[in-house]
Amino acid sequence: MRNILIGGAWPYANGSLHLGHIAGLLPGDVLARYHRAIGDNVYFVSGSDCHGTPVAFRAGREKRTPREVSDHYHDEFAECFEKLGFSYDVYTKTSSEEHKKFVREFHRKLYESSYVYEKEVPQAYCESCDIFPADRFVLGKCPRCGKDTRGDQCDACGTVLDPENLAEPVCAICGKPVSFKNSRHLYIAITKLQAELKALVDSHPQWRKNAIAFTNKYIAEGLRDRALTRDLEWGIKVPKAGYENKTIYIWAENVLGYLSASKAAAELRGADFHELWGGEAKHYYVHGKDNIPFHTIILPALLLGNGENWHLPDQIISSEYLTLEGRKISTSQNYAIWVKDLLGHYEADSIRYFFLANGPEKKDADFSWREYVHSHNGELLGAYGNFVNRSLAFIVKYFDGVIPKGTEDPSMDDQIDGLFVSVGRRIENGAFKDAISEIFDFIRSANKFFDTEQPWITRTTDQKACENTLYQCVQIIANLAVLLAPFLPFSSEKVCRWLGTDNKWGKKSVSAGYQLPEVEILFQRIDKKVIDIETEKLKSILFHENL
RNA sequence: GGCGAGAUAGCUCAGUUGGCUAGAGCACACGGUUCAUACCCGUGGUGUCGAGGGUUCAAAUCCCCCUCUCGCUACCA
Repeated sequence: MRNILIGGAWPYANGSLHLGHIAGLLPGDVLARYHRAIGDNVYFVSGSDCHGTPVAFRAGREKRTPREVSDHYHDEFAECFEKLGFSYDVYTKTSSEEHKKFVREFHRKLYESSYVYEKEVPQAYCESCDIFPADRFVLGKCPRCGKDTRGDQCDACGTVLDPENLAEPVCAICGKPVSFKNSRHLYIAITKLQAELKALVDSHPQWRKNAIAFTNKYIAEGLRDRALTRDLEWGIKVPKAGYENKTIYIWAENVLGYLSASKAAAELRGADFHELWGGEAKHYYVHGKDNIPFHTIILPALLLGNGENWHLPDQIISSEYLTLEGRKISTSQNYAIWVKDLLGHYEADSIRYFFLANGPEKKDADFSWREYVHSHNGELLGAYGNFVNRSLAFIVKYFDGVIPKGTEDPSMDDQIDGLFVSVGRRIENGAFKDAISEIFDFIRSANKFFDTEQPWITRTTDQKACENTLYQCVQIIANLAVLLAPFLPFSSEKVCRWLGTDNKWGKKSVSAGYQLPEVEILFQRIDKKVIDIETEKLKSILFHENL
């Protein structure tokens, strides 16, 4: 029994979850459910990322407090995750007291190391707001093309900017001119850790290809030291004298949520948190590709800098991006499908199936309503749901719901044993698409088996053969439910309940004579009309945006 | 601009170190079947493998060059 940490990325509490988030995070839940099923000691943790400039800025604009804004989204995230079946052991938030306390202690120790130093840097300062606005909250004219721009990068010409170089720099919040003052910050000397970080990538060829490529790219360009602190009020106070008005930079604290949350999870079950973060454990990190450097460089740098021999990432499951009907998702233009809107109308397993079978594992993937409805009706329902239903309904109809006698075909037995090994290996390697498609190949062969055996004919011509066919189909279903449980927990739970089996990973059998309870249909068909209706909704968003 | 990733059937994607006639699922068409949710089974491809050039007995795969898309470029998270 191994200790397994699965760290799902912490969504930023500044806007609702959309399908892109789900596509990137779902693999974490599959891993968690699979590892629990094989008997591992799983810590699947995540939380809402609550601090930082954008939350503070939104709060100011909406005349609410940053806590109100972030708590609102946190509650919404937690509800969405729960409805989608995310089996987090702990889902917390960075604004929780436990997290803040943990981070302060961690940082205090980090500051004592040789990897942290102080430096003064010029910073935009707005006198009327009495804040140091972040670069992107300074507006002005681009020194290169002369157009209006933010202080970090010019959208018009693409130049990367420093706010000091802008002509007529003003504060984005109040619109008044900003001045520039020196501000003292703590920096982490990532440059000193270059060799360790390079060794980390090189020793993990199993990371997703994009994670290796991005990390190597950053290292090849030359790592740069990063500020650990920010001139911002909303965040975790810096545990150092002279930094009373500053907070910890959000990427220097949110990734520590994996530690603080797993510590909370360990305490809940009376386990030793240090065993999870010692040498023997296996740590997975699951996120979108935009998060790669924070998990392969920043997090390891913090862990190494702090000392204590913290366990470094073993597996990086970094997804590519999801597009929507062939276009980029844009939250600012409301061109997105929000999870909270989807959950009332579509089954969680159906959404999970689509993204696990068609997700952006190795390259960007597209969500279209046409594909979604076809995948649900044709594959999930047509192949799997129907196989379950036709078999069980047959037994209810002709055997009064009692599993008939039969013997298992040895080759079928081998095939199922092989699936447990192969699907398990694929899940551990992060090949979720391959895993689920292998299971569905087996489902198609099971449907074929049913057709070839023709139990509806043998029922009257060869009772024994008929019984044998149905017996075997029930065994297949019982095993499918276990194989699919990490992917489709809701339907698997139903099937396990009907057949009286558990979901521990490995061969199941249902005895002849077992009486089925009342059985219902596993998945509801989606009316094809929704393709046009939902597509129109998206088109109208684009239409209004373009006016 | 620099760097990175990608481009294969109508759609979503597989194609390991070059190697039989380039595959799967879905969609579509036809046929079969009736236990099942108009379901399942069978059959069906005319794909310039993004364009062009090169290496090779042989290229989706290796090299060069171009085009397009997406991403990163460290104060967006």
